[in-house]
This record gives sequence, structure tokens and C-alpha cells, in this order.
Amino acid sequence: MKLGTRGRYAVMALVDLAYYGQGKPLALTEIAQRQSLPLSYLEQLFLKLRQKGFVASTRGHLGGYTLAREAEAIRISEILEAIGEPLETTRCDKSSATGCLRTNAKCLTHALWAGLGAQMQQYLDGISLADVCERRII
Amino acid sequence: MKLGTRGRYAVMALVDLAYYGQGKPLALTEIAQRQSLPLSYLEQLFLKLRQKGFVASTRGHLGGYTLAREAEAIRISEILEAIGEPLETTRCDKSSATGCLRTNAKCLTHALWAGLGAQMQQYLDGISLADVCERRII
DNA sequence: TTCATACTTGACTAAATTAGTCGGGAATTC
DNA sequence: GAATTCCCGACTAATTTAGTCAAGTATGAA
Repeated sequence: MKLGTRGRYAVMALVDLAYYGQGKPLALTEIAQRQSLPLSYLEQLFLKLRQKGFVASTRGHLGGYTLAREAEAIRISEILEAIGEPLETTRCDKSSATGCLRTNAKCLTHALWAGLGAQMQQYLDGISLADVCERRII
Repeated sequence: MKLGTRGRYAVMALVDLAYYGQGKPLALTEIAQRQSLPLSYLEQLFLKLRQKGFVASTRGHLGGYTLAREAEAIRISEILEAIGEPLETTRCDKSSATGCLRTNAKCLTHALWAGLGAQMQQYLDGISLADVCERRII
């Protein structure tokens, strides 16, 4: 159960954007350099972030990305979901038949994993981009 | 960020063992059938679980596995650790140089991921095998 | 205009991980 | 001695991850 680079990089980059880009467009190259992240990988991630309405882009010279929403209003959980880094603790979501509903013993563990997922979701729901920037993490 | 089959199956099997095997050895074939898990995969997992002292084995006819410790004393987090399903939210553990300590911006997210990891750990630390069997999950 | 900058997008790929399988052994009981 | 069951290592197919690469489009400045 490990966090991949997708989620990690996306949050790192958005935190950087919120922290250093005060309203003005910030080029991805700058973010990539400062955070030591591969540029073309970031481009992929920001494509999704733009499509989902987290950032806005300005093309051309002196262009870059800006936050499309306030840093206070962007929760970490949303970012992870947007770029396809799911918090998946169970496997029985899709179809009820193949899942864990065959015997009652199987379902004993279901509540456990669902609880873990809820725990994670709740934690990341409760933290905004601004919280991370201002070091308000518990 | 998803839970793999290793961790899921190991916990499912141990819950089954705690639930159905009341002191008497329970064969893996039985557990595998009841939980619909691949037998030879379970064998791998139980090898580790035995080596780490979670279960004891009895060979031969009417043999099988028993819990080596009380179900109340086995925490879910221990099981996951034993079989190599780590709760890895950060990547800067190993060496301080390659990690997140180069710029201060990087470290902004470190607290976040560390917090998430702590959250998960705490949750799974607080739940025992017995809790799962007796449906004492919140 | 022309050039440099920067976003846009899709296709592709190497490496790692996962989720197992397979085959043969060793111990124990009936 | 035969059936059962654990023991153990080697192997592998498929998936996922973590990117790279190439080509294009839009914009601002000189």
C-alpha cells in the first residue's frame, strides 16, 4: 500500500504553485526545476488538473499556470482523485457478485478495509492546499 | 494508493483461522476454499506468518495451522508488516540526501504524507484480529 | 515578422511490481 | 505405505508505473 509518484508529484507541484505563484502564471519548467520533477511527466498531470478545473493556463511567453480555485478551497483528496490516484482499499465495489458478498466470513474483513479507506479519505479531505503551504499539518 | 492482494488475503485467511479454527489445526485447503483464495499463494503467505510467529503449523493428516498468539493480541498492522505490505506514504526514509530535504518547499509536503501514514498506522494498530471476527469495527 | 517561450496532446516504452503457478520435497497420521 | 498437509524455491505472465519523445499550437517581445 504505497503512494505513487503521480499523486505525490501532483500535490508537490500544486503546493509549489500556491506557494510561489502569487496570482501570476508560473511556468511548469520553473516548478519542475525547483521540485526536481520530470517536466514532461508534470505536463501530463497538469493536463488533467486543468481539465478538472484546478488550474488555469496561459500560453506563450511569460505564460504558465495559475490556481483556478483558492488554495483554501482545494482539498488534497480532490487532487488525488483528479489525477487518478485512487484510495482503493476494497475490491468489491464494482459488482456485488464477484465481490465479498458470497460468504459471511468474507464480509468480516470488508468493514475493516472500508474503515481504513474512510480514515484516509477523511484525513485528506480535511487538509487544503493552503494548510500544506502554511504548515498547518498536525 | 491501493491495497494489494497480499495484505488482503493474509488478513482474510487469518480472520478465517481465528473464526473457524477454535484451537484445532485448520488446513490451508479449507481456508482457501472457504475464502476463494488460491492455495499456493496462501502457502507463501503462511510461510512468512509462521516464521514471524503469528501461526503455528501441524504437519500430516489432520494437520494445519493454528494461531500462535491470541486473536486479541494480533493487530492488523502487524500482519501487513509481516508479509511485506508496507504502508508507504513517503519516499525519503532511506537516505536523507536523495529525499525531500533539498529545498524547504519539498518538505512542505513531507508532513502531509507522514501524517497520512501515521493515520493509517494508528487505525490498523487499533484493530485486532478478534475485533474483526466479532465485528467490532467502527 | 520572427523567434523564443510555454502550454497541448497522443503515442510509446523500459522497468518494476503483482499475483500468482509449478514442481518437488518432508513430516505425520491412519 | 498411502493420503494428507505443510515446506520451499524457482519461475512467469500480466499489469502498472513512471516516465520519454515528438510534433503541434498559442502568445508576447524584439
